[in-house]
Amino acid sequence: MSIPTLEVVARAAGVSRATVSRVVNGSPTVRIESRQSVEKAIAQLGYVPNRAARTLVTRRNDSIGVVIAEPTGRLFGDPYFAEVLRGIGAGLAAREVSLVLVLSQSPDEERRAARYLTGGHVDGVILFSLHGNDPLPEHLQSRGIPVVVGGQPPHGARVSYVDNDNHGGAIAAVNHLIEQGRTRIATITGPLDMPAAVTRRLGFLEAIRAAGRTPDANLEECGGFTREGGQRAMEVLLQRCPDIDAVFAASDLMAAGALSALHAAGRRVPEDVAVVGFDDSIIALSTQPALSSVHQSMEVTGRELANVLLQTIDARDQVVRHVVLETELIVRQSSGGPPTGKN
Amino acid sequence: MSIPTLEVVARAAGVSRATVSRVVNGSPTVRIESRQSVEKAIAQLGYVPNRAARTLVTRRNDSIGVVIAEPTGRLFGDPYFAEVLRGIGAGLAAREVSLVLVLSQSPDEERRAARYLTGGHVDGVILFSLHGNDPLPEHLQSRGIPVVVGGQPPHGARVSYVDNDNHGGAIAAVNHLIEQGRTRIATITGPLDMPAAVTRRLGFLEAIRAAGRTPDANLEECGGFTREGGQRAMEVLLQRCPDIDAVFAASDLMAAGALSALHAAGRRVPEDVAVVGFDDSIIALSTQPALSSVHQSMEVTGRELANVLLQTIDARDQVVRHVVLETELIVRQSSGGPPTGKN
DNA sequence: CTGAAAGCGCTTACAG
DNA sequence: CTGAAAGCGCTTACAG
Repeated sequence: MSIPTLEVVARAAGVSRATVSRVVNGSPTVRIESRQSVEKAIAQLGYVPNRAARTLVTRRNDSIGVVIAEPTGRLFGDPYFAEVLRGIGAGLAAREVSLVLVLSQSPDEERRAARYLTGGHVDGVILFSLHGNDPLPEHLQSRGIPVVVGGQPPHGARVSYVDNDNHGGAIAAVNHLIEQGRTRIATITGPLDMPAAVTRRLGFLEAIRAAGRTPDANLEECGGFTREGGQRAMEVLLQRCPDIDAVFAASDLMAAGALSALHAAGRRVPEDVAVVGFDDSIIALSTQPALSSVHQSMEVTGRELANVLLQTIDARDQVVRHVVLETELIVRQSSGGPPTGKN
Repeated sequence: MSIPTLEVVARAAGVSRATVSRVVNGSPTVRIESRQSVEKAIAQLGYVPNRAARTLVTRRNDSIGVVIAEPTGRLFGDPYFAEVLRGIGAGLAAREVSLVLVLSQSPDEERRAARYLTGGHVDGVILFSLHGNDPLPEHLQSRGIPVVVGGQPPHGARVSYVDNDNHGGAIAAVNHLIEQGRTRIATITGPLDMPAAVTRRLGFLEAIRAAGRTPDANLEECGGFTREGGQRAMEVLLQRCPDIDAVFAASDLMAAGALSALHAAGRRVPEDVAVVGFDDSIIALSTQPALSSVHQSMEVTGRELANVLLQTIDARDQVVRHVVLETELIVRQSSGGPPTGKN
């Protein structure tokens, strides 16, 4: 009743274990009749290869781990992550490799995740949404496990990564607001223990300075990359600087929150306050008015992460690879784009 | 440089492989000196047990799979799932068992998930958010893999499950609206290929009938368990029946969407239209006004799922277990509760 | 308390 | 094209 072994299948098919193994693994050097009798036996007996035994000899797991290091539960609030995962899945599609999501939302889960990943369950790891100086990428790498990081890796870590041009995107967004004649431009930042948040903030400051203006610390507030955080940040900013006429939010979700706050405060968008987000996720099209946003394709990012990881696994080398993907400003109604624009 | 084997550790420590194994597995019958010399060798050599070899002999993986069968990407839009996962994690906390999330969002990923789960990677599986007549639970079970389903399992499937009292919760919600004097009560349903959605709808109809009224098909619209769906459904309902004075939405997310639609249509909540949701998730407290909702603890549900699964794994039996958790109506402002109520 | 030995279920040169 | 045999790295009675 339980799953039979190769041995049993071999006996039923009247061949050796080696031949059954060859059939299971698609070896071309098997006589057609042998193959058929093996296939029949496999079907009859409901044979499924034992992964542990196979892994023990091949040293392959045919699965990769993905950890999204979000301690906050933000993981399930932002469509961003779903897109990345979809992209990773697409990048893996051509190969018989499973994607395993390892949760890491609490210190306890974090330990468990590290144990799982170093425990030889996976052939490689994609790490995402890293905070602060997370030692995990280097820890895994030192154990010989191929690793790729989504976004900028922790400072000083020699790890492969796939990133988006956060700096250029932020500058484009702010330049656009400046060109629209906005003079009091605020920014809602992500958590500043995350490289993407830091880089977008630096782009903001750089663009302000490049326009000959002096950055004003009052025009900056952290929104933690959440909708609620964005709303709260916008409320704070409005209270501190009622004359704000533009906001660059470092994510669409925060921009959506900011729109709620502006609406509640009776400010018209874009007439009184122009708003630009970052991500250009589906959120950007569902806000009222439609949100201008810096486009980055998380699906492509995910696919590249998968590609780079598979490359590293196949090559069995220690080469550090990186890919930086372009970003592009998409102007919609929230910063003065055409009201009916489908874009 | 690569990870050493038991053999190497044994030689370094001057003992046999068996003794090293005993130390690694915490056997009490090891002389203190042997233990120490083994521990020293392990530390020096950076030994980590090979999982595949261990699994091959013990037949344990020390990890369980969780699949959330959401084809839509809804997975990352609803805090509901994060709560369940947190609960499962809590239920596993006492044991050295890893939680592995297996994605199943496209037909391709579904196949891959099934292959992974039947491939002997996990000791048991928790299945969640099943649609229609998904054969996966029975498929896994027939392969001898312990399975627990979150929610009502597919019709006719003899599988363990943990569910919430959807029927009672829906009735309580509708009775409350009736007691508030509402006469035109609509419902926004979830996708009717999901048992939870069906059961909440039936509870709604039953309560309407029990009040001596005749259900009106015009007062029912599907919102697909998403925010956008809830909003759209509310728009449709308002257009069809402008005299609606109450809505029972089968999830908080849909209720939040309905609130947006009501707001946009200029209806006051609760004065013109009373709204009750389902889940009592964090969303219920962040809407304006605060949302009355049927409370169910997804964290507890998750914990119970883990408990039942661990029981089944430990017992190695074929017993079908079920747990049904109570639900409770929480009245807040959206259906006439006190405006400042913290509850 | 400890070691020698068998065995878990596969894959893979090797020889034919 | 195929089989006998070695071996992957562990655990676990068994005997001492």
